[in-house]
Amino acid sequence: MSVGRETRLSAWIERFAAHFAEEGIPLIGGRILGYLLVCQPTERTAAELSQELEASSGSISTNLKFLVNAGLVTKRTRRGRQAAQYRINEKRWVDMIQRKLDALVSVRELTESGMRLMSGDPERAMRLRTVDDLYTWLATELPAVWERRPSSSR
Amino acid sequence: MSVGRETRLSAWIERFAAHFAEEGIPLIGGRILGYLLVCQPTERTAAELSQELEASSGSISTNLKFLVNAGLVTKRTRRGRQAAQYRINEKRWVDMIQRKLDALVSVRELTESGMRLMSGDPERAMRLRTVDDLYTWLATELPAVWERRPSSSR
DNA sequence: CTATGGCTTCAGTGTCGACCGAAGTGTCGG
DNA sequence: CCGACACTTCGGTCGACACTGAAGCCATAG
Repeated sequence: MSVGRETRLSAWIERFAAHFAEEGIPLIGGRILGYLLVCQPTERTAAELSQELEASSGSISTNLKFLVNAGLVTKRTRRGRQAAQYRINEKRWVDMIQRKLDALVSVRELTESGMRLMSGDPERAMRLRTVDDLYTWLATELPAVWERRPSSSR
Repeated sequence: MSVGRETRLSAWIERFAAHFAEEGIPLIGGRILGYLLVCQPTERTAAELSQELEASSGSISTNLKFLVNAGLVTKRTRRGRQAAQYRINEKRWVDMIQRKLDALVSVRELTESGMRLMSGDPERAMRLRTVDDLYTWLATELPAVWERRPSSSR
């Protein structure tokens, strides 16, 4: 008795959501992302997501708002009293990754200001200096990598 | 009336801890890291940290255990009933950053298995493919950057 | 063996955030 | 103006986790 593709996709969505949950994204938000990445057709209404993912309308609403705001999901409204359609905006995924890398590099501002507080005491600054050097290196390398990205046209 | 260096360092430690708190490191753990990066002398006992950071002995113990386990802090024991000394292990900071980058890249395993589930339906796989391509690129570029790191001898 | 001191463990407390579902808001057709 | 529908907002609940402080554990000195 083999397992259907849709069943395996459900399991995949769940793993997908679990991964992002560890990074602080609400479970339901991660499920929406995973689902919208693979569903057919590509667009869904909030009500459909609520039923498909077995989440309350409130949770769907809150998370969709968050994802639309982050740019990862696009809302398409239609004339009449029709429900809005939501679809993944996979082109913006790169922005999310950039934000993560920026957050990593931003520690450098902290280490720099710490180094300034230490000026005049090189001995004491040694430990911080090791860390500061590391972040300084990251801050010069990572943006350079980003430039080399295929179609970094935006 | 100017502010003393130690006072400003306290404020810096607090900002330092606040930054890592956003990344999921307990506030007290972040304070320990910041403090051990700049304190003079460089080594402290658990009791001293408890007093200096105004945290309970239990919290200090739990967080030191976590930090020692992560490799960021080194425990030095001494003969006699003397308290153990803790100091920052700034050389291991690079490991922490590597772990972060690895976590970022590891999403690729998810997108890959998702792509496999989609094989035979290129149309439907298009959205996931965009994301998968991005992580595949990251997975090839980031380790290469890491190799170029000054004294990546480890 | 006993007392001392230092760290660890653990039960209890408080806070925070995700989630639910019902009530509310807004919009459109009739 | 009213009814229907879709989404949003909000109070309430639940679980997770950081933190505390006291009790427990272990090693050492005497």
